[in-house]
Amino acid sequence: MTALPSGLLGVLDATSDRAVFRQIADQLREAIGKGHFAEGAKLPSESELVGHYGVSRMTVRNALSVLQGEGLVHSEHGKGVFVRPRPPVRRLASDRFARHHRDQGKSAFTVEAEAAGSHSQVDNLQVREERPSADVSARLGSPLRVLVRHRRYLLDGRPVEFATSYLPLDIAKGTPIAAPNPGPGGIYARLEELGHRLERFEEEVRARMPTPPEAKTLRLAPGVPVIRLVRTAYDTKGRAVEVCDTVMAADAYVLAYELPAQ
Amino acid sequence: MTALPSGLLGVLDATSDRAVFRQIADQLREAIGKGHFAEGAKLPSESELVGHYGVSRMTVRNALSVLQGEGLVHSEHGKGVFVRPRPPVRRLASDRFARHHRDQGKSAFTVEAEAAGSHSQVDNLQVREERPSADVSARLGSPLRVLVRHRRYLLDGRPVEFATSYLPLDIAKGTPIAAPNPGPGGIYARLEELGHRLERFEEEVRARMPTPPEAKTLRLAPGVPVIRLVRTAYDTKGRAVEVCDTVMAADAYVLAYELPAQ
DNA sequence: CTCCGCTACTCGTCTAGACGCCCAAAGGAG
DNA sequence: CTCCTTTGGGCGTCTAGACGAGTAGCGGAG
Repeated sequence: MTALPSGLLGVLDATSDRAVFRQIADQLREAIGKGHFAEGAKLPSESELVGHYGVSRMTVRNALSVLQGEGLVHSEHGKGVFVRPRPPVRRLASDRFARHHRDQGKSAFTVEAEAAGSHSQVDNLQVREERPSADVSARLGSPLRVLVRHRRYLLDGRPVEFATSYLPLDIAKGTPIAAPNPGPGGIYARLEELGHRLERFEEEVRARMPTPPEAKTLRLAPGVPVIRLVRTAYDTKGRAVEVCDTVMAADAYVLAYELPAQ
Repeated sequence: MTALPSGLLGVLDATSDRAVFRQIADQLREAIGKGHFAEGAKLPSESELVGHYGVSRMTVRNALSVLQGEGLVHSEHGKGVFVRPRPPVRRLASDRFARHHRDQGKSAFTVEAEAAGSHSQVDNLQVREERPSADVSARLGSPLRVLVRHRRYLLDGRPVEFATSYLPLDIAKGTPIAAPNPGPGGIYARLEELGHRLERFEEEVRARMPTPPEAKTLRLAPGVPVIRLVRTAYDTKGRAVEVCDTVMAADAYVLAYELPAQ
């Protein structure tokens, strides 16, 4: 319970209607915003804040939990509370599935990662067959059964997204698509080899807080939402040949799209 | 502190490593997921949960705050804790700025809302001139000054997004674009009348937790992220003529994009 | 010098209680 | 019957303390 280094933090306004823990959170937020605590820097410990403000520890913890919920800070057991660093973001361009990106040896994720000088990894790969959910079924034109491909992507050791692909079984069964590693260019290259020349993709983007299993899979800090991206691929005959349901750590991505004005 | 209506909630596992408040949160989450508490339904009161589980009130509140952070429930002072209803989502199609949508009397937002049978409103309109930020300046080709248009959109009385547009002053000054109401078709229609025929848009999509002012402006419940959409409009000469920075309530939107496979 | 254990500090969890304000319903005054 | 007050239940805030567990550094044993 040492004294605070300096006058970075002010005093409480006893006459204010604003709850004490909110005032403390406000002051910390402002100090972080002003750069008094840099990214990754350690905030004063709970004891120090208790001493500085003359409040009980639960009040301080309440203030810190507000900032945690905003995604501004994260705590590490036994070490302290730190300003959450902004991780490098991966920019997903809308032409990332263009054919010329595919005519190479590797998957889109790997190519992009290596171009950015990052190390990429894919794990937790599962391939199975099942009956589609109502939503997937509707998007794929009501196939009886679908091939399901599930995998998780890591960038420099950090999990950043996981994705589940669904393909009608009559298209995918007995092809390399049903293999754990579908080969160079990924399943879109295989689909084209199988005569399903791709014409367009539809993508739906949502954002929400992660479920506990999602937070665990992506090792998400509190206060980090996920982006859910559902992509449907259509071939030149207008048939939906794949649905890909992706959950991404929102702090790791920015999605870029290009729209014609028509 | 009456008894709980039935066996919807189980008992605690004293041998588990999992913290008591997490176990309580788990049980409530599961009960909600199973539909035992419908959307909008009231959860057992804190007192009831204290009585049911035999723990202190802070532990129960801790459990409820977990669910609140996940966006599953929200509390109302003096009334109770309720399962957060999923509001109707507005689907933004990628052709929403197509010219044929614009050749009407109203703004895109209004047209869409009325088509869906909703009541739309625009408020908090501000128009001013200022020096652009570094980011806006880079996107717009380093104009000295920009026209700034700021407004908030409401759907059936609920604020769902607010947006700030930036236009180079040499384009917008002295035109209807600088007026509070730019007229039918919005500023894109005015830009085209001024000879800036629009060719394409670039959109960048991010998601994060709201800042406190954003949460206030959009009246966001805890646990609801925002989608930030930055759109740049280019004319046929390749010049960036507008940047629009939008913050949307993530629970009110799904963004739809169509990508050609090329 | 190296390794290990102690210790101080950190956050995590939980208790038991207090007071305040908000809300809704019951009940009395008019 | 209407209106207002009362009252109980609900969440919001805060206190003071306890114990547990992870971390890191110091210092002594070997």
